Amino acid sequence: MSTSELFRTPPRHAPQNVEILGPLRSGRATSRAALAKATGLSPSTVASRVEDLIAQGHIVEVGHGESRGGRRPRHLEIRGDAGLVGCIDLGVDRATFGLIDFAGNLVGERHLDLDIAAGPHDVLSFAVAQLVDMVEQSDVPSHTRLRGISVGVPGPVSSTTSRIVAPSRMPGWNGVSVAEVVQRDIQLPVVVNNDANLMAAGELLDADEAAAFANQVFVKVGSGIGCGIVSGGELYTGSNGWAGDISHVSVPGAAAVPCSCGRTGCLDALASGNALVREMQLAGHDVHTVEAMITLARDSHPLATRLLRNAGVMTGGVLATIVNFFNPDRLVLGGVLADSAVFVAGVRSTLYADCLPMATEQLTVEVTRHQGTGGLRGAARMFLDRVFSTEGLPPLTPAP
Amino acid sequence: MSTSELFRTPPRHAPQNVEILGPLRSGRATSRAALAKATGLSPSTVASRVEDLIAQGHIVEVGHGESRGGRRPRHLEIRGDAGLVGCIDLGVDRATFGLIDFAGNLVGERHLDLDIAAGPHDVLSFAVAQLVDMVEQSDVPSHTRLRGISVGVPGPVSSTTSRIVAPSRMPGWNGVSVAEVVQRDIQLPVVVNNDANLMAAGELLDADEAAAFANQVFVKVGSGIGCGIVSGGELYTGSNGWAGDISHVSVPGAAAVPCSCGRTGCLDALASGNALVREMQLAGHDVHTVEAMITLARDSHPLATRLLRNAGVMTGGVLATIVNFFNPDRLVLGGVLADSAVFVAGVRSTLYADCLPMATEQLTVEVTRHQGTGGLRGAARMFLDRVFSTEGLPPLTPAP
DNA sequence: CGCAGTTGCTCCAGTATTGCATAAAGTTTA
DNA sequence: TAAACTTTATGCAATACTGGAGCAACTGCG
Repeated sequence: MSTSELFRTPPRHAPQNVEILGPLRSGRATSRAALAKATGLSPSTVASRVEDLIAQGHIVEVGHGESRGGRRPRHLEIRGDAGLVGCIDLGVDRATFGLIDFAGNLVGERHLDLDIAAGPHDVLSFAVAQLVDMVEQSDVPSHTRLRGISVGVPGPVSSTTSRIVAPSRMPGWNGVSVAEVVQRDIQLPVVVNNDANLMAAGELLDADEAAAFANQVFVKVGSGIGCGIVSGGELYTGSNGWAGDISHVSVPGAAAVPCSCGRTGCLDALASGNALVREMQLAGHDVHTVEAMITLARDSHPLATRLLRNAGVMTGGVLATIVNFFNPDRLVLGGVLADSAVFVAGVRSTLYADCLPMATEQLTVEVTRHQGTGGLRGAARMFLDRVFSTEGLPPLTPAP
Repeated sequence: MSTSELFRTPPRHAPQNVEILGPLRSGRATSRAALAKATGLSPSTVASRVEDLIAQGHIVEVGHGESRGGRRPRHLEIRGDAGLVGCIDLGVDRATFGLIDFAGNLVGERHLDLDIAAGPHDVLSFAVAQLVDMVEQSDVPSHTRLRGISVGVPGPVSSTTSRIVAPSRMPGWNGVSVAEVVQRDIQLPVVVNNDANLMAAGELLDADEAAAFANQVFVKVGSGIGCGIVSGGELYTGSNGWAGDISHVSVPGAAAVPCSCGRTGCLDALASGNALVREMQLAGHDVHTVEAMITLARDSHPLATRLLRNAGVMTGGVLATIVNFFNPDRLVLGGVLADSAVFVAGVRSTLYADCLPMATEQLTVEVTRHQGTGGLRGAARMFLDRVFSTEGLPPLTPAP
């Protein structure tokens, strides 16, 4: 069964309710007037759409906001109990599961170890079982059901077929349609995206009005290296879906470490968490995770510190090219290595050294504020945006 | 006087006539039905807008097209005699001038030597005088007047202020508003863009329907190196306007040649036309232009060939990172060096060697089809798109 | 307290767009 | 040659959006 069958095909020019619900969900707007400003729609249009959404039971009016010198705004909220999105953020050796309600609240969260090499069927069956269990264990109202599943995977996802293509870290997953596999276990709409793309989308959620239309590059450095691009406030995935691949850029002047792609000296083979841990092991240190290594560096372990800093420098060097080319106004660092101050300092110093001054003048370089849950939040956003891009879900019962 | 004063400020939600005129001007559509397909608008909407545009005198119906198994399409054309755009493509030591009518036809063209270091006032006064002279000399109908001026410059143009910022090849132009300077000589609307961006826009003009929404990277390698980005069929200029700057990317393993930006080993300092000519001179060859060097390489001159090939390899190496990151479906090479088969081969070989196979699988790498006039055509497009983004110009006299 | 000023929301006439039904004008097939 | 089909264009009722007028509700000032 294809994914699209579980999504309603909407009328061509129906109101794009995501325009209203998006700012509401992210808290970027909480009243009709604020929505009009945030969306650029006229106050009349906003009023009319809000009225419809209230009638359908998606939005409720809850009291008033503060006056800013005039009439107080009537506070609007998405009804969280309208449904749940099951979010799965798959890593290579671990996974994060989350339940996010239609208002965007994370109402449940689990972090578990998991070997992605066990293959699509085992991994996804386990994941779905986790989500179902989480719904049963949760204390959401009984009518708040799971309405769909959003999956992030550590590999390239084709934008045309939604299949995973040539994933270097996911043996056995090449050509797999995650939606098809999941839908053998549970009959729900499924969306799939690359994990770095989801984190990039998640990063936009609590951005203010201006940043919501920003050009942004999100770099995830964990066991591997990934990158999500936001152009004009929307996720940019390129012509085929694998835009943002910076793993296999050659690092100038680096050692010829062999890479999974068949070449040597790729950024991923030199600066990823996996690469660093292996370097530590080669030097005789009994380290098995990046986290352990970062802890060592915090305690000023010389080799760990040097490796992390160097990884930051190499990553920053690649990002300098990207920043010159893409001219973003925001660069966000995520993934485990973003927790390492040494790594981040390495990125920053190289970036400012190698970029044109004009390119970095307006650029902010930050560490993500949602370590751990950014991917889940982005996953929910992608699902909900798709579902509500029109009136994809049936009208709900009116608010109590 | 600011540019905007010479552009009409349009009503907020008027029909975007550029949607109709764009495909018509580029020849991507020539009938109502084709326009509906190209724009995604409904047939009724297209019919209504076309009717308006005919009434305003912008479009004429001229006979019929070929039947494709049904009723023959009624052929639509833009009235070329509605006006002229004066296009100026400034280079460092030469300039190209063009007159392009509102139908997109190049009705006049001049190539002249010119030293950009003479400064904004002298250069632009000369340029405007050329355009005025070209109009007088041309045999367009007397009512076909110059309606605006579109300028391309070999340096970064701020997207917020339209001023030239920190141009390394344009001494005396820093902070200059080209529109202001031009408007001292002639009272017409003026738009300014970076030259590589204009060439990228020009490359889209005769693209087919699919390619018109493509993600495309245009690389201009002439005396300097520039790059224009097209995302989803629209010019992408980044947050500040200088997206696409690849001149100052460090080339791995290259000589530490000093660059105008203050660093060493930049692509521009190694692979640009200027750099190559200087290398030839250092080796004792009496060569003063890139063109001469390309001619030598065609005759198998060893050093010229080696330098050109090497420049291609270095450029291709940088572009590999860009292609992995941006995942375009089209990469177009322009500028003088694109005339050199050796250079192009160098780019291609490195690109296919250094990119991920998935990134190049669907990628086409081409040489521009409009050497010389691509910038002019792009300049006209940018001007006309802006003017007709609504009914910016007054209704014309009805067609004769 | 009254009144001006501000902010939030609603009502309404006018315009833009759409889907569908229909007509127009061809080609192909039997 | 008639019937069936294709493609192109138009007419019309329904829907969506907008700007602006006007109402509602609140603040602050004299």
